[in-house]
Amino acid sequence: MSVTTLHRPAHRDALTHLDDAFQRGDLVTVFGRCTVEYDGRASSSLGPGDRLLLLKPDGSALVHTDEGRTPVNWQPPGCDHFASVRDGRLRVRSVRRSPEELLDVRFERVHHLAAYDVTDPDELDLQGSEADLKEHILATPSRIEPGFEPLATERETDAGPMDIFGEDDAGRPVVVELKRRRVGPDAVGQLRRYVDALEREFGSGREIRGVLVAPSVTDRAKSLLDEEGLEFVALDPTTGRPPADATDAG
Amino acid sequence: MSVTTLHRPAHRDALTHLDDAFQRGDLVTVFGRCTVEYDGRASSSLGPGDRLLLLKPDGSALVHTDEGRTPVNWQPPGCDHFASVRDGRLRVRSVRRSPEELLDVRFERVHHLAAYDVTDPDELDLQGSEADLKEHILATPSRIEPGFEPLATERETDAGPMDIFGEDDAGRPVVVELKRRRVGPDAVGQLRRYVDALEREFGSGREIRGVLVAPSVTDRAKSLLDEEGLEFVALDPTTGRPPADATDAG
DNA sequence: CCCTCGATCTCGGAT
DNA sequence: ATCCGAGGTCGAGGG
Repeated sequence: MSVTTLHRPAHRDALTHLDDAFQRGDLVTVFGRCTVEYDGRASSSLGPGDRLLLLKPDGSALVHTDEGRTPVNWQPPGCDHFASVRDGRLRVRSVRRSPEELLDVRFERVHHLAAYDVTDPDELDLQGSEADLKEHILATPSRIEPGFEPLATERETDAGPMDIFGEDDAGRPVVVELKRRRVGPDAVGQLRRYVDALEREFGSGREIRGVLVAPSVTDRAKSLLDEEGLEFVALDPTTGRPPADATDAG
Repeated sequence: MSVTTLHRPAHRDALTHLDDAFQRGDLVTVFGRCTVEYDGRASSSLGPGDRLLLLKPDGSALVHTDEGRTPVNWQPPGCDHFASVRDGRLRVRSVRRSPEELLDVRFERVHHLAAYDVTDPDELDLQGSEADLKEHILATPSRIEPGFEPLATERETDAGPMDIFGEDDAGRPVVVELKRRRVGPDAVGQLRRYVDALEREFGSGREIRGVLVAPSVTDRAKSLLDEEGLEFVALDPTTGRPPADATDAG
């Protein structure tokens, strides 16, 4: 049976059902009036209300309200779920070690409980990531500029690995930092750290170029690039070509 | 009735139930064997498998598998959900404008459908945020250093608003950047941008101090701070005091 | 484990 | 609408 449910169960019956579902490795949903306490990296408290609790066999827990993509409370994968009945309430605790974190959901009333036998053989295939943009550039390096030659990807520096390291038609070293979407000041700082690291590594005489590649750039980020002597090239992550609205400066 | 459900419904019945639930403003879950297509900021494809679809009355949609805190596919709040039956399959589309995004879930088989009447009056009360750390410091500025005097919070600069602006016992301007958790290189770049902006603003003669406040720092971030002539103070966001394991350098 | 960074990040606040 | 930064971010990949 791929789905089993209980409507308005007594807490004892909900507990039995829940423990059986955990045993089977089902994904469980519990809907009811509850309070939620969290303590760990931060701590939070949520008064009584109707919410949907999802408990996954991988140890994740999600508390969803009627609003928001983000759960109001949660526990990441790897936790242990424990159900019990205390003070006439169904209580679900989800415990994490390292960092020590506890999620405690207490149901004053369970409206509905469902256990789903989930089997998902397929892996998500996603297009338009930064990795795709990198592939486009390696396939057609001239999109950066004529004569640009990639020499390495993920090349290590004291500031961490660069997205692409290469050289221009004059043989000057070039650091390329890729972003799949419009960039702000943080991306400029990241590029700057790589360029600084290479300047230390190559010695003070050598000029290192830094190129930020993204579909577009904010005004503040553009100013920062200019101040730092860094460059910008507008490319779309899905096509690897300049975006439709791209001027030279993006 | 706060919960209505259908077990292994015919697609037509599922559709009717779904439309009624949308009308009522219920939170809906659909569990079944489905494929998922997404196209928007990126695009993705997911072959047949059993998944749980959550549709919220605020327009969010979440596709959850048996693993992960993060949904395998989703749509943020503000979307419009449309259900239909095409080619003998239940199809749920969730559409967003600006950016234009589409989530398309096609059920070959619906194992279970539930509609929940969610009412949640309570707001989450969270402790241990960066805002709490700020309050601690404003209450006891000497935690930064003896003689430190806060003058403003969120004070504007060309690089955006600083967390805390103040001066030390010698009257030197101090930029304080707060983080609730262990900091890496990005936070150093952020602090640096504020210090640079103030140096331009105050003129070249004036020395501006920059202090990063967090429970701890990574090695690389510490090196960057040292190179830039910036400082670090170890404080815990929940207590406002030095963490138990804090040495001077954190 | 920790570090670093990408993400359809999400979310909120300010302009 | 865009910009900017916080987040219990999550998650992956590498050391």
